[in-house]
Amino acid sequence: MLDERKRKILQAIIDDYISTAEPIGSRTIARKFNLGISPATIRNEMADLELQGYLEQPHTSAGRVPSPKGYRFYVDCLMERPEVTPREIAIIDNWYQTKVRRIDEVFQETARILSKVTRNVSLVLVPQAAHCRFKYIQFLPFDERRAILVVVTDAGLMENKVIDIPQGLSLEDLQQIGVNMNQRLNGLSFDQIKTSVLSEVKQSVLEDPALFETALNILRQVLAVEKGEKLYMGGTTQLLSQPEFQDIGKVKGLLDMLEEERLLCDILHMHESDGMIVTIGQENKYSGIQDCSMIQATYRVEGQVVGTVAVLGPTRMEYGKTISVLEFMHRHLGEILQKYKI
Amino acid sequence: MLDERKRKILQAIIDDYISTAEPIGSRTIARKFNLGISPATIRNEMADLELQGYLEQPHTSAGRVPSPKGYRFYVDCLMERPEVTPREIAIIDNWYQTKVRRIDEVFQETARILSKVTRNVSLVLVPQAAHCRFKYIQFLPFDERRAILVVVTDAGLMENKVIDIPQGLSLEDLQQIGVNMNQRLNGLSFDQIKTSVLSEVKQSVLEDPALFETALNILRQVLAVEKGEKLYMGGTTQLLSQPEFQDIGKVKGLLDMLEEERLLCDILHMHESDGMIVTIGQENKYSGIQDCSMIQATYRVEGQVVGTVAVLGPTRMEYGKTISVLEFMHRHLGEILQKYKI
DNA sequence: GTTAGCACTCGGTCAAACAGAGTGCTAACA
DNA sequence: TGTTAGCACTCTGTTTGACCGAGTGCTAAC
Repeated sequence: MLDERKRKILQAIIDDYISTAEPIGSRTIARKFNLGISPATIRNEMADLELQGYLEQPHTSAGRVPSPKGYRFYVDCLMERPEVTPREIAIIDNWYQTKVRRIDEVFQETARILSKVTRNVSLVLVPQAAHCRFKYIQFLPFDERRAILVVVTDAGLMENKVIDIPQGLSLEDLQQIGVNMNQRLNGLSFDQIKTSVLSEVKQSVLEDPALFETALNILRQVLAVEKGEKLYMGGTTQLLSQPEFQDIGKVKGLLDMLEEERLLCDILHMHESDGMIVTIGQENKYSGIQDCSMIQATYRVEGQVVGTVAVLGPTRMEYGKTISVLEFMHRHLGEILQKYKI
Repeated sequence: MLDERKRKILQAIIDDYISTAEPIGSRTIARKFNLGISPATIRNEMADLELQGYLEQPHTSAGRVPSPKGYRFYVDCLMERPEVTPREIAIIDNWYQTKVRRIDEVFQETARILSKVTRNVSLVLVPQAAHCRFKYIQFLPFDERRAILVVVTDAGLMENKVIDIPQGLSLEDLQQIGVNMNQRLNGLSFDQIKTSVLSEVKQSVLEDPALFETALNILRQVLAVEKGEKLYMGGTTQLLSQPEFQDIGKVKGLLDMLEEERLLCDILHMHESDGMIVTIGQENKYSGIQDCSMIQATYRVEGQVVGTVAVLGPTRMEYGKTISVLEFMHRHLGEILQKYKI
């Protein structure tokens, strides 16, 4: 549908626009890229491309800029995928080695690095449930009335919480309940616990009916602890460097949105298929980011969602490069998470 | 040194400038505040005030704006301290009740509320060490080679970490070390542990010399866990609404700075005396915030720093109101922290 | 000591002029 | 028939100058 020459021209225009953020005219193309044709010819082709919807003109006698359709075609068919440079690899390696000690720091630093290397906002969404399996719970003493509930998973200690010891029970009672629950739940994923096992446990584990309600409550607390997902973010100020966000009002809108953790999670959840997903401008359902593009990758292990990593930037984004980096980071992340697993 | 009338005028100018952010002229003052004198008289007084350094003129034939010295005098002698409104109190109460479950959430939400109510950036610095005492450490099983080290304080579970079990030891050995250490350290503050007890423990606790190095390392790890302070921040985007931060470059500089946790901690540490401290513009040592003012309060319990709460905004800040809110929040915070203490 | 009056200064705004970049069209060329 | 050179035209951003309004400082009168 687009002949070789039109593709070349379209690619040249988008490449140039991505790096300059300026509308680009036929003359400039002829000068910068030696396609072996004159500006006049390029003009004709550009007129065609505009007619077909790949380009737009901000106004008569301005150069052209890519349209959403243009970007889409660019991402699907045209763009090159530059390698991650050794320099960048070195930065990434080094960063992880010096900074990371606990598992949540892995994600935090991933977000940081990602925004640093891509020069855009990065998001790392980690469903607490999926990337690990239940090992055991334990009740640690706190004071007469309270205990600390600790949930240990194969990824380390996940969450903890001071809970009130129910009326009429002792710490030892609680611990006994814990032992029973552990036998039952050990090695299961949290999804499994939530969906199928819960009701079963209710009945079989508790010989003592007096403890029934208590155990139920505790289970609820465990699952409440578990359901949260954590969102790590990096590089929000990168937005301010982009020429398309020189308008303070616009920036404020976006930054305010980025503080709404819930909303961001929802947006990330919209595209949870496998592999790399590029959402361009108005393709985004949420209007607040309709002049942004998002590249996200959701990774699974054995069908379980392990995490979503995303980069958010202006539609004029270095798609190819960003995707390369994202893929590299994914592999890297995998290796690092290995260390924290069984 | 300033007669009553000059004070009235200065106060009027600063009050007005704080709310409008516009240079203000003699005519406007005469109109808005009925001081019973004519613009011409006010002009004369303003000329005096400028001569004495309390006011500045952006250019000839503009109105006056407060100088740093003017702000300083305003804060020390002139400003009123409006009460926190019942409406605001309701917001605050409600917020805490619905949101807060764990102790770190108390601080997080404090930062959020503070920025919401003052419409400025808020900072809450919590030295992990000081606001709690050591209760015990415990080693939980993880796998063959590793254990989870848990540090419990009177404020709840403080920190945890997956550690390698040293060569030649078993989990039980570790736990035995833990028991010994707990006997020794129970009830002490972390400062005490660090300064005096550490060396003593080395010698007395360990009957088995083979465990010496190991125990030492573990103690180091505990103290490493403990030394960090946490900084909670809220309302960074509020800056963008201020007329003095319409310049993207300026905003970016500030926001970038706000991401440097270390730097912020240092700045907050500079003024750790008791009570409320107002630092205006160039009084700030760090140049990045020299057109900002900071109001901070460091609270102690029995000589120990419990936390620092601060608000950062443009020099044109509602000092009186902010201070009132800060004080109110302090009292409130005290009550809430009670619940989480012994 | 206070006030009215007046000349003066300076920034912000508006409109007109202008330069620059780019287009579309036409006609010539290979 | 596809490509190119030439040219008139269009549109934006910037500069220039005029003008208005807000505010001042000074002087003289009250």
